[in-house]
Amino acid sequence: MIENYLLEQFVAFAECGTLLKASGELHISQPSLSRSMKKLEEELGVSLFHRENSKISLNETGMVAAEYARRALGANQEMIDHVISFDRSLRTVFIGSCAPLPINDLMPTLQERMPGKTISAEIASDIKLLSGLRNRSYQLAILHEDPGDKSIFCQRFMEEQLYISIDIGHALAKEKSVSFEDLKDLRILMDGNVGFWNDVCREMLSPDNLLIQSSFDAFSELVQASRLPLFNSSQFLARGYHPSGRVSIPIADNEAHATYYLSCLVSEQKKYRSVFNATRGNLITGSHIQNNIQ
Amino acid sequence: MIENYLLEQFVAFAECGTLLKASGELHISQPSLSRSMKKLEEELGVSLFHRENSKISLNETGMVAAEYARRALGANQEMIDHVISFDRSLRTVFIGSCAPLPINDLMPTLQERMPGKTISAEIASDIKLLSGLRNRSYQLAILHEDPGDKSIFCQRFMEEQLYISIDIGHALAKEKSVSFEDLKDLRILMDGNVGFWNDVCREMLSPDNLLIQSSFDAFSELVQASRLPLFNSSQFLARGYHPSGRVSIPIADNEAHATYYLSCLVSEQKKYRSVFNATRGNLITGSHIQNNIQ
DNA sequence: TAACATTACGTTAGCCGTAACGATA
DNA sequence: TATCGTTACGGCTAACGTAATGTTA
Repeated sequence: MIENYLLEQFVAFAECGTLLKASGELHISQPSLSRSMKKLEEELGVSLFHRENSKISLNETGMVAAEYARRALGANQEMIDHVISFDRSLRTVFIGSCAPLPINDLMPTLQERMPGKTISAEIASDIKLLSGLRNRSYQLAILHEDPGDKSIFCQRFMEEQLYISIDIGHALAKEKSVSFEDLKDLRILMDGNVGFWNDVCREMLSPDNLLIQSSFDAFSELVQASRLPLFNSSQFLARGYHPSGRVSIPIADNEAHATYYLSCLVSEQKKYRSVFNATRGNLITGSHIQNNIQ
Repeated sequence: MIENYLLEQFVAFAECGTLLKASGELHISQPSLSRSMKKLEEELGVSLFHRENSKISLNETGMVAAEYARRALGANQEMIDHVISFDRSLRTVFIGSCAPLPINDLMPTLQERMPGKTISAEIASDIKLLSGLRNRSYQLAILHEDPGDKSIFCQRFMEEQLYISIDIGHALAKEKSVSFEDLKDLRILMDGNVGFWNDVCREMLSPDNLLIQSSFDAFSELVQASRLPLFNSSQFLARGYHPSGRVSIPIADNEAHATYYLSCLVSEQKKYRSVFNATRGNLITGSHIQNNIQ
């Protein structure tokens, strides 16, 4: 058994070419490195260097040894990385969602029902959500349709209706509802981080209709500073988000309505039963929103 | 970077189940092992064990870690093995031969022409000789036919004629030469370690004809203690080996004559030029042997 | 009480840095 | 003289063993 500090020093020398440079990289003295290299040769019972007065270089065996040493160090590092990441995965619930809103809604419940666990959430595409569930890089996922996969347990837990908030003075402002078709001539502000809603709007409208903002801050500022229309939703309205000087009108198309499903692998269902139970009674439809015009 | 002595101790524990047993295996004290395991956890920043009063076992992360630790140690051992064997291969000329006699003949030349190198010789089958040349586990090989492979250089360097040494009183003893056919009713002593000659005789005669001795000592003793016929060769006869009370008669079949070729990869030919040159002038046909009956 | 793990403490092996020396360009 | 490697010496870290303590079956 040869200790890794020797291999590390050896590989550093192999890459630097001189003991002096390598000792600098390693933050040790040259004599120390010189001794280590001697020790390595002694432990292997093999000559690794070609030495002549104040010159040292790898011999043929040394080059072979350097390659194997790199591999051995690689295996060591791999162990460290995998063990740490495995340990972390045991203490963490990874959750992926097709949209940000249901995550905000779910977070407090998760924190409460999964004590001692870190909750790690991210927005991802439908494809990534499903494959992530299957390969266990997500323990939970929020989907906007039931994939109809027997190995995946799905429970409806939230509804969301897309609205458009439009200037009071605009012709459409008087309508009870609109369709995407009605919006063809508008330029509409949209937060770029709303998951699948971005895809829906890109599909139902043309790129020219959408003023997509990559940050929520930029989005908010433009809402304040302009009278441009913006996408809104029943959930935001229910939470009292009424952008000033606009009326919020639901979009009638089916595509503008989402049902969110909380899902996990059937095999892990019981681990998260408490979460599913807590969300079941809590279903928020977000219908019947009043327009609070400010 | 985690030092291998920690991994070694960790794996020992994983295999023994208790610190006490593992410390015994490792020839260290329990407290030392206990400390090491704590240190390993600390360096990884991860809990590896399930501890309760005077009981310790791997937790889930620990089992994963043990598997990775085994791999890391494996990579280390692999490095040691490969480096040592590579170094050895640089100082050694490995030679394979289809028969023992040409090796004996070649050995002094090799020792002289390859100064500082260890010569390692073995008898092997034709198939193994060729594949060994190609994959460089043999640098030189002695074949009894030219394989006609462009990548292999071949030089004729020795002839050998198979003889039978038979009791003076036997009917065949008066013949100038015999054939395998003539030997069908004999039981003939044969050294079992004469490479391809064993195959030749097994093919030309039946198993019942051959009294094959696995050791040369046993063979010699039976030659002395009996008047049984035995296989002999021009090379042995040339060296003065005349078994008592027998006449040696050449076997006329083509199969009873061998031409030996010294070979190496064409790409390595110049390394061994000196050997090829030394053997070229030295060709021994071994013909015209006189029968010295004692 | 036997088996096992942990804690406490003193010892020592071995790794490191500084200093001095040797060789080359 | 500047650069680079090796040898010599002394210091200090840290791994080790012994002894003592604590817990369970």
